[in-house]
Amino acid sequence: MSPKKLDANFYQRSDVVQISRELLGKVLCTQFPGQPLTSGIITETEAYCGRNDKACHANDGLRTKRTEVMYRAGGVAYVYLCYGIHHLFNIVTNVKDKADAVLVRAVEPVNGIDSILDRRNATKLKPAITAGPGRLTQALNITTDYTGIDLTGDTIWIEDRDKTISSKQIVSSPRIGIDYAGDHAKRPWRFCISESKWISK
DNA sequence: CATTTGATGTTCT
DNA sequence: GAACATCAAATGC
Repeated sequence: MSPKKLDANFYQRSDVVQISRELLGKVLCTQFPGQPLTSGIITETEAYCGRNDKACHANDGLRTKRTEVMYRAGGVAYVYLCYGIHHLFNIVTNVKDKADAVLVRAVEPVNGIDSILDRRNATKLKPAITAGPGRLTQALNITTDYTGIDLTGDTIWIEDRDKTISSKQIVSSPRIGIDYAGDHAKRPWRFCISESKWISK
């Protein structure tokens, strides 16, 4: 089986938690002009729901310039700047006006490792290179310039390379760094591949 | 090892 | 002005 790019039908389903689980083991790819293909297996995700979820930027229909892209139909990127420094990569899901998204927190490098090391200013491959939401975007050269980009296009996309992750390999836990969300912070909407070392702490 | 702190843009109060 | 879906470097054991 050849690699298969995930299409709009995958992203526009309504269950963002289910999509988060299915994204584990898929391959996030970036290809920029004049640069080699870089990619990594998704090893850690978090689900954010636009309704009744205080942890989500677009909770309860909140619209700002920044969150507007989350209201689009699924299959586009939501890239946003955190703490003024880090670019965080999210996948917008669900249909138009339903502001759900999946945050990708960690990947395991596959293609273009030399470029990844170069972008991260490192010489040796280790989990700290791409395990962490701010790290993987730097490794794959994703910036806020690409917010709203079509994930079925040829710049940033996700492939199914027939690596299957069984439900036994998936560990769920509370989401990270969102204590301000009260009770919602405890929801087990963070998903990791249990045997992978490429997981943020 | 663990803990603290500086960097820093967007959004909300 | 404060808070925030973070990271890396510096400091303290």
